[in-house]
Amino acid sequence: MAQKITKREKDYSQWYLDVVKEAKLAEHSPVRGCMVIRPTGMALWENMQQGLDKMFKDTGHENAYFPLFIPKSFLSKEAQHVEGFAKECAVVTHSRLKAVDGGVEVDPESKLEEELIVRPTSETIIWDTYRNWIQSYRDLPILVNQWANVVRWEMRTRLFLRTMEFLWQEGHTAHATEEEAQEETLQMLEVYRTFAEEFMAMPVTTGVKTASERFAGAVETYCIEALMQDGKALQAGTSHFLGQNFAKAFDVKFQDSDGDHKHVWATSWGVSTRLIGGLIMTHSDDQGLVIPPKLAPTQVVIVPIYRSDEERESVIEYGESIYNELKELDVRVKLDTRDNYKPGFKFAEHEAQGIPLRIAIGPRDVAKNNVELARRDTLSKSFESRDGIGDMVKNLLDIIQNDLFETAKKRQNEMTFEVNSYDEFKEVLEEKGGFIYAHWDGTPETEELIKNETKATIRCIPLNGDTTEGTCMVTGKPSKQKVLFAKSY
RNA sequence: CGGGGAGUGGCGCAGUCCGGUAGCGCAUUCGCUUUGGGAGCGAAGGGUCGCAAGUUCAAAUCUUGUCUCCCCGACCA
Repeated sequence: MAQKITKREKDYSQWYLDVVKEAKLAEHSPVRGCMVIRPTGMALWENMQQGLDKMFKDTGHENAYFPLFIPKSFLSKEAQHVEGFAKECAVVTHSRLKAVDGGVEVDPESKLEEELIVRPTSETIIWDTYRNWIQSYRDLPILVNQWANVVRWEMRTRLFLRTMEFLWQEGHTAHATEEEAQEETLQMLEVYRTFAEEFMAMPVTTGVKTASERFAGAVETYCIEALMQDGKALQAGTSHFLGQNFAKAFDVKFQDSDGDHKHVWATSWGVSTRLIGGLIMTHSDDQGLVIPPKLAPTQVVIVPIYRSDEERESVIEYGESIYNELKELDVRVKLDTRDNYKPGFKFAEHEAQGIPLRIAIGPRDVAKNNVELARRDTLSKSFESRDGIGDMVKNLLDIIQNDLFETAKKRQNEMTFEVNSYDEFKEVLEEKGGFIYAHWDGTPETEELIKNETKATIRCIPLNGDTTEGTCMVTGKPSKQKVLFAKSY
């Protein structure tokens, strides 16, 4: 504490790290590239989990759990998949250590016959299991989700956005028909969009990835892309149509009602703790974190202000009555009675942690039957009557939730551009950043060229975008629609 | 793996060029005063200066070796 947060315009990455640190969300661990999620960060993730989990259940899914370790041979069964993940796997080769002069070393005798891979994602181990679960069309669909941790041996890491180990959810479904699997893929994309926008108040664009950005082993990868305050895009969630690739690789067949044996159709979809990074970079300011009320572990904090013991007693009693009233209405409220910190310190701390609403009460308020209400998002303060505080708070939390989305949406609109030439593209990218819509000829070569020359990538081919035809800004070849470019995290 | 930088109390750093026996801010502990926007004053505790060897009367500082971490690129939810 007692630190000031770096200004956003001064150094965006330092600002981001300051916010994470000051909000006590997470910190670097002694293990390279990994992070420790602190209780405050975990509480936020738990709320996100809860929201997502309910949406999964509402769409017919169930939770299951599969092993952390994957036999090496499993990974090699789907060619694209192995190519995509082989370069970033943690491999377990031995099963024990032995003591050697005060230290320990790996016991060479314990070498495993087949190495185990710490899951980078669970398609392989799950599809190996599904083979046994599926015989008949009556066994389908399988609609399973798993909350888990995965490990990807990344070169460079950043708290929440890219860590070697991260927490996520991965859904893995099996279907009798292609159409049904396609529908599932799009349904889950829509679940993610809804969660991002309605819970996180983070506007996103939905679309399809180009072949080069596609998930290893997928036929089609759909995604939600969000825009951060520094003008860079963040891939916030993906939903993959896997076709029959994994069913063929793991020989998963079912006998259909017509008697034929067929390979099943698959999807997988996931979001991770990266969403927390997205949340921070969407709403937070130079005072610290801003959390939308729906996800905030604490929605309202009451800060009592007093000098003498007599004042303390009456102010806290007043605070407790407000606390109880809000508690009755299921508002997640805290009364900050810590005696060893001054109000100013508490204000700053709660702001850094992003608590949406603060109620400050002192002797003056007790006398006048008032409260001071302060909104975290706008940092505005107002005096209100204590009577009817419950409804007022409930109402205000809804307004804050809504305003956060509107503000973020407006900013995203202001940072979204359409260009018609490559020069214009480079100019906008250089001077403004943000989302840029432009025509592209559909070839990986042109995509690669643009990436190499400008660092911008095609974030997605928008699903509900403008489908006016045109010509590629680089090659002049025909283009079916403008696609979404941006520099990204 | 290529290019840069850094290792000094819990955290962040100064000191290194030009050797003289370790200091600052924050945090911690105690006391008093404070409490409507990150408190003030006084006192206290805490460091084999990454590791190893060498030069020297004397090394955080010079030499050599070695280890680790961070940043920029290739990779990526």
